[in-house]
Amino acid sequence: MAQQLPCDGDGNCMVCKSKPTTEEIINCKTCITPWHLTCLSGTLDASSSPDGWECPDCDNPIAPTNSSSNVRSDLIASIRAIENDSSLTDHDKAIKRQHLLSGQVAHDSNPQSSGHNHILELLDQGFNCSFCMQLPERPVTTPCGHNFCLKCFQKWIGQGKRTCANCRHPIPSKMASNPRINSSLVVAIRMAKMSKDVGSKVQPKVCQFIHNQDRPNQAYTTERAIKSGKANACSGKIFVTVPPDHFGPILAENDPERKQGVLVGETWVDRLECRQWGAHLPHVAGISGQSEYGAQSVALSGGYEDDEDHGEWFLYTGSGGRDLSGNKRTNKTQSFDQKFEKQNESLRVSCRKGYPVRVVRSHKEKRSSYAPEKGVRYDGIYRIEKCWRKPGIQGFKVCRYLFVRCDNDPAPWTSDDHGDHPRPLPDIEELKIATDITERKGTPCWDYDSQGGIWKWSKPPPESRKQAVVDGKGTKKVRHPKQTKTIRERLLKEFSCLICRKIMVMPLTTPCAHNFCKSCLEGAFAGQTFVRQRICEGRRTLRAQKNIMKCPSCSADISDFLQYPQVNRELMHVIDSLQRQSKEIDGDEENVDLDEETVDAEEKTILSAEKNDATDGVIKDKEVCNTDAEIPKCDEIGKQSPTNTPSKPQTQKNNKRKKPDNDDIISEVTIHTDNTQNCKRGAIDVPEATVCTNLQASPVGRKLKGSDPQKNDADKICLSNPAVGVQTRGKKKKLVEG
DNA sequence: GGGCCCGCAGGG
DNA sequence: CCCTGCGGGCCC
Repeated sequence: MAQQLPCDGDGNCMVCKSKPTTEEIINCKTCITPWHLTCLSGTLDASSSPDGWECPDCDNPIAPTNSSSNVRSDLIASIRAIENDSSLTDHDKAIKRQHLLSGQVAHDSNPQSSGHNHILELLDQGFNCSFCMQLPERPVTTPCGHNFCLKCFQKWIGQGKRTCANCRHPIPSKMASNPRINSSLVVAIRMAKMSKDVGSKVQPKVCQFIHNQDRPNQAYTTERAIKSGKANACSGKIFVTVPPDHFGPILAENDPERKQGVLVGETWVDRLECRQWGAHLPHVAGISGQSEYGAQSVALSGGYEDDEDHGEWFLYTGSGGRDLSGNKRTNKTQSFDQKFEKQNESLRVSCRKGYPVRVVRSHKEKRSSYAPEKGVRYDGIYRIEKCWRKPGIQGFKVCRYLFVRCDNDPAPWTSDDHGDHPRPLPDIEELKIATDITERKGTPCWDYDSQGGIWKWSKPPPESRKQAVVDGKGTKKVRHPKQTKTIRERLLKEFSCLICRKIMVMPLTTPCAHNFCKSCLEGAFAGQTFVRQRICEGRRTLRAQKNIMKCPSCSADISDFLQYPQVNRELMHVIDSLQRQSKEIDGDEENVDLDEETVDAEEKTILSAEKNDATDGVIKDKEVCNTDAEIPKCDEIGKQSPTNTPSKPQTQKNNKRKKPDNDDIISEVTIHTDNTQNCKRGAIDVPEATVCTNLQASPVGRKLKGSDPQKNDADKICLSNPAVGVQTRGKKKKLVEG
């Protein structure tokens, strides 16, 4: 069998040496190590499970697995089906494979898999120490970002091993001899455990959001739904990509599932299934519409006895006028007059504008010959030609609408092979006693094109005010177990980056077990150049030197770590999950706070950077050269006082040194923040080309006043005052707590 | 088949 | 956040 190796710290496959794209990478569910899918194909079958994939290193035959062989063979079959699908490009295949293996399709039909469930998954999968397969006890984190129990780690080291058990990256000797417990991870595990406990105890009451793609294919699939009834289930996945306020037919282009659109005559078992195909979204209400905007669809379900159905045209009754007190959803008895407001008004808007209105008929309409025997059927597009009010059968005034069919396809009850032609309006007897009559003035937006012989938009359809429901978007609230409200507070307390003091984004754990945001730590050293050099003095060659970069928290040398800093993925996932959970529970207010805080902090960083420039009395260049590389302590970063600014004296001192030959430099690495991997916070953005060598002038625009870059020494460190880019996180959807 | 219940979604 | 609402399951 071919050699099995993961990707290295730079993301390069250690087998084929290439750098796989994101789609080509699969992460081990246990150790989170990235592996190149292409180089792994031989092991996928054997070790795939719906819960995630386990790499050859972690795949332990003794380890318990909760996946049934059936599901496993399903997965294998699915992978093969993807591979054999000639209609897919390699890229599409890669995406599908990745989705499949990451459990995003089919196998996870639980619609409530969000929030704390992510943490449960982490606890159940990716968090375990790869030695004992348990949650890490006294966790230690390697520079490559993998977590182990202290004891397991020490045992491993005791066996003489000096590489990471997961990714085979070298373990620094200092860490081998004195591994530090990662206290943030301890807290993360504890909080995740707490979250697990709380989640299992408390009654469902709080609204969280679930994504459309996480919803069930059918609305009757959750345990709770089965228990309490389909009507009480959350609705299923929306299969079409039209926005909820879409007018007119649902076309093939909005039907990624079947690529045919919603066809006239299509029938669903009930309103919930009808909703899934976008024909009529409300699952109780008969009118889908917005009073200022128009109505998109109506359902004929026999809810109002005044309805009068003639197939190609019908008289529809507005909603309201009924007493729904006492937890009722419907009530056959009218108790007051209907008015042209809310949904009734939306129908009047559609009447005035001549918008196309989708019509569905339900089997529950017993008095109509045109209603289907079973289920709910899409009957096509109608237009509202007139509306008015009149006293209803029960004596109270009702809103009335004359719907006339205008669809390009024949109605389900005709044997015609063509759709509707414009027809004269029927003679409506009740108009004689009608009040508040509204008739359309001007040409309707949806009209018959006699040249083309089809119904179509004669004017552009109204612009949607909502977002289409597509994968990853279209979130709906759903009830979830209540959690404590202290999560965010604890997150801030326990998972603050030691530099920016905010909840860490893409946390890095240094070998000295301190945690920082990737961007903050890289930003702190941005532009600094690792220079290893030999200095030739006459015939003597001094030994290679390198710069020392100190941990902002404890001053330990982390220069080696900084060359290949690895994000602590487990920690990151838990923080992300807890944050998401906290936001979902605590609501939008805190998101706003966070956003403002973030912006504030970033602005402060910029201001303080500018202030530093000014207070030094000279316009310092973007880089300040300093041989001894005195890295400011964490709380000094971003607000350095002039006195501890690594600067002039040292620069002068440096300038006294002999300028070495360019050839003397044998290696140099510039720290820069990687924009592609950068966290959402994006606190500090450093141009990649911020390299400063002895012979190069300042990399950033402004000139160093009073100093000549040419005079700088080779082994200096260029402390860049980086170009600062501020990027705020996008506003989150508003969350509502029930 | 009618009464009752109540989750859910969406408008405002 | 409150109100509305042409559902759907269950019980009688």
